[in-house]
Amino acid sequence: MGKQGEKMQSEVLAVLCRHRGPLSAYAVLEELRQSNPKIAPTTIYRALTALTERGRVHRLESLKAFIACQCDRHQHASILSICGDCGAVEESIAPDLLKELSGIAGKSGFAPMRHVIEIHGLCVSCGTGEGAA
Amino acid sequence: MGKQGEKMQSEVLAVLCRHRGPLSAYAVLEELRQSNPKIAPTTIYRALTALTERGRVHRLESLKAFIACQCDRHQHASILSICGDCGAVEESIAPDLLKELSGIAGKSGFAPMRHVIEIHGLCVSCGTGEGAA
DNA sequence: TGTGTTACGTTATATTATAACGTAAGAAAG
DNA sequence: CTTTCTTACGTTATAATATAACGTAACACA
Repeated sequence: MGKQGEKMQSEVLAVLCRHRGPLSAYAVLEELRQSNPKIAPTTIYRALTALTERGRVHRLESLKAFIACQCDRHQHASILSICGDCGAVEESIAPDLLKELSGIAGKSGFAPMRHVIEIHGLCVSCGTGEGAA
Repeated sequence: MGKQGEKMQSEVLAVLCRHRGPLSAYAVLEELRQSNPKIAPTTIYRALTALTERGRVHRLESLKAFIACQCDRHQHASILSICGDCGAVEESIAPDLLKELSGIAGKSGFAPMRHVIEIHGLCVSCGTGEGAA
């Protein structure tokens, strides 16, 4: 590490970590603009792309949002459970299941490279009949 | 069936079926505008939403695109394999795997309602070293 | 200190998606 | 058949998300 681009990436990551939930790229932008008003979307997207490639951040495709990786040192293919009520996101890992999934997709010769697995539903707090949040 | 909204939905579905691959909402719009220049994005999105709810169309979240459901009479939770080279999308169903997935997400009390499973990789034609386009 | 690479700043624009509101078409009841 | 209700549509406008292009500055490495 210590390469170029570290600074912006760590600032973006810090913002995502402070909020414990998903943020849109523009929400991150807003926040960083408070200390540096000149930042442009491009810069944020660059940092987010790099962080995503490094596995430090996940992109929630179905929400158009980003969240800091909740697992230590996890590189690929997490399962993201998204509460439709309070917005909480929980991350799970299941290597066996990923293998199965790859097997199913691969049965016709398909070679999997990246998995997007997002589950929308209700978290335990919201599902029991109480509005949490 | 036979309810209101059928016509627009069937036109949109027809477009998606003609192309065998994913199309953006605006691509569908372009195409339908050739016969009816006055159509607006709103209309297309309305139809796409309805079709998606009815399970006739899948939204590829990670591509911001839509594709006609390839299975007969399939309502929910397909596995979509997306070739990053030629763009082909193949649909699989694996109820067992979905149950497992729900189980994993649900281990902390999460109640799954909708699954988004998209696998990016290379299809058999593109993976063997030949550009199949 | 020179040289190459990489991310950044900046500007502009493309792409995707929704809000709001009046209207017209179709369904259901009388 | 006509009234009434619902629902999707047309229309306008705009919001939200994302990328292109290009010059520059910072850093790495020799």
